[in-house]
Amino acid sequence: MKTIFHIDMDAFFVSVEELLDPSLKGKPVIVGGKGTERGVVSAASYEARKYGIHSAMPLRTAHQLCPHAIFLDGHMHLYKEYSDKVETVLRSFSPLVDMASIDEAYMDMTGCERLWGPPLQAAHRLHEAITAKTNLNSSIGISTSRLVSKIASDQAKRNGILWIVPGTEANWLAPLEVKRIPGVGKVTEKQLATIGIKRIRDLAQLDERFLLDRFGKWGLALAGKAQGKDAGGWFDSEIGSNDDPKSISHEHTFTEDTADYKQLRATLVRLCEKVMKRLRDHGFHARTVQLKLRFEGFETITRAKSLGDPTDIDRDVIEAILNLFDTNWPKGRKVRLLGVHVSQFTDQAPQPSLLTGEADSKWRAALKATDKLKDKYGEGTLHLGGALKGVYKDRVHEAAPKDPIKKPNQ
DNA sequence: TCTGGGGTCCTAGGACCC
DNA sequence: TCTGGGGTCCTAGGACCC
Repeated sequence: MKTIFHIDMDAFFVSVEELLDPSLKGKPVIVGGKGTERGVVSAASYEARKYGIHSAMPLRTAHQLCPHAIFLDGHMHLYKEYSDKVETVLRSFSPLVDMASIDEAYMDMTGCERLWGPPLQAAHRLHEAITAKTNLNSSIGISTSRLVSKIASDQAKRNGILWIVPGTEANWLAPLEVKRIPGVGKVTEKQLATIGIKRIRDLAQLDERFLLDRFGKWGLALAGKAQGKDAGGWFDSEIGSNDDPKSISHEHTFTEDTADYKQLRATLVRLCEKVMKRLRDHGFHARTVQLKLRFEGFETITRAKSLGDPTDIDRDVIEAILNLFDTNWPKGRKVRLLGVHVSQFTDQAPQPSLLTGEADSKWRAALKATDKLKDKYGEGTLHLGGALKGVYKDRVHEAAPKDPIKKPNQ
């Protein structure tokens, strides 16, 4: 039998902002951007939540609900620093730690009794250690599975600890709403509601066969979850096993929708560079490149291309992305968002080709140098502009429409 | 009042192969 | 001149999480 902790930081982004500026305490604070901007709420203080504001809500909606709220852009690098601090504390208690996101983690505390005492005592010590090192509040759920611990930490808020004694999991889950189960969102909740399933108890009473027929593989996992088991998918993986990313992406939503061909292409190049820098930091090569296009009105398409050989060179991905863009962008149509996504990673380079081998090594040398500078002086200040021009000049001219911006009177 | 950015996993159809 | 069955890869889309 395992002992699993789920640690969840309380109102994480907002709490870090309060450390920076204590005068924010007790006020409605929203991190995500200004109340007049495009975007959504990343985090809301408990005071702001009283107005019905929650994360993922459009900023403008939040502004309507609470015009006097304090809207902040946020400091992502700082949140990451605090997240690292928390991780360090966790690792001093057990080596088996999974950071599930910037503000939550799973820990396998099985067999740690001799060191830290029984589960509840260990959790109290951990909780105190986190507070001591970060001055931040957190909540901890304890049980024999990731799933139950996660739900428990949610119920433990704020700044609390909740232990679900082994053997009582199903009973404890029974009265809770099905949407408490991670993975059950709006759609599944509605589907379940139509067949009269509202609480986890209802779900637990269903026949596995029925769930399998109705919801496929996911239905079967759901049946297990209703009993408090880490059935299927990510929850089933061992804590501390492998946290290599399976995809890397960057996207950008324009302040105003645009059909400016040059601006769109320049944005794609920039996104590719950011993606590839991170890919190289991992020492990976990617085989599949995906473009995301969101048009005015929010209609969204994705178009992917698998390369012959995996690559870690900007040039290859930029070329593939610009190609996808040229063949999928209806000239003149306004674009809201562009995204670049790479996946299908391998950690070793393909055999250098006779044709491109020399050019590749030159690129690699150049990228190594710019990566170093980016590490030192930060992203965004530096691009292989000159080199890019040389390589893409012809293509840009050949592919550029004669009149990239359509004007009504022309 | 329109709807960010970074991810994961699953499904489903078609290509292609044996 | 009608049409199998299994396996894998590729692509597009969607649900969901923080």
